[in-house]
Amino acid sequence: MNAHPMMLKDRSAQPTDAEYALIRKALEIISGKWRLYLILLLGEHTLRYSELRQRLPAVSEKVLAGELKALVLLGVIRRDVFAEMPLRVEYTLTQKGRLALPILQQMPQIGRIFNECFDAT
Amino acid sequence: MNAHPMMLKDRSAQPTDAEYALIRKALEIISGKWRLYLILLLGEHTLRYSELRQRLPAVSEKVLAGELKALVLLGVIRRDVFAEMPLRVEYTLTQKGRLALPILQQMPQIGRIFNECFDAT
DNA sequence: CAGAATCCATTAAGATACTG
DNA sequence: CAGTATCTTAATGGATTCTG
Repeated sequence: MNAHPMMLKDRSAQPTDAEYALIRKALEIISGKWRLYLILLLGEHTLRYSELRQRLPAVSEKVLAGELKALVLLGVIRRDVFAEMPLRVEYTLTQKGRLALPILQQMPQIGRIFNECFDAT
Repeated sequence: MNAHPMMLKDRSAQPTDAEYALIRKALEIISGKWRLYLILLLGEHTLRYSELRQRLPAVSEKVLAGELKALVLLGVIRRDVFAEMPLRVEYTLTQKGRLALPILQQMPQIGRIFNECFDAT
């Protein structure tokens, strides 16, 4: 809309903190409504596109395809195309993805802690 | 506390999966640009509002105050007001927050994994 | 000091229809 | 089968000003 090149501020570099940069990267991996769920699903076994769609009934084509593409770009998952008929495309965790998996598998435990009802001091 | 799957009816509850619900709750705790960072900061020591602001130079009043309020509501942190002059308000991790901390402290490691440059198979 | 209120910009998410 | 393309809406982020 209003293009004012002079107004560009580097807002993303504020904390100038290595620790913060790592946190941002980690959040980029798991944030969004489906990324972490996709990673955990693919942590169990390789799945093809249609299988993923069945396991995430609420997600639209655009969002699922977009999230998968983002995860490929981030190096979390790998996309393998098999030139068969009909076409088969499979998604698998990369080495990095498998390395991160043990930590990410603890995330549901976080949810469990905050669903519990005990003294909140 | 567990909802009956049949009662889940709106679009936000589609997977009807207990595991997915835990993931959503976990993401609610740490998502957003500052929540995880705030939790990790407060994991080191109690801080007052102005101290938090200094450690997050890029964040606006509205966002910081809003995120702190959300974290209090979620039961992650506690807000203590001291009727001094000038006013003092301190934020501290709750018991749940301290319980979740060891897992959340691993998150920067996720960032580290995906910043590394090694074979992405 | 520690925020609340207001207004605007940016981004994410979703429905639907269509394609190699 | 495995996605794109397009459009629309919802959510989030941020600057600025004001207050007990």
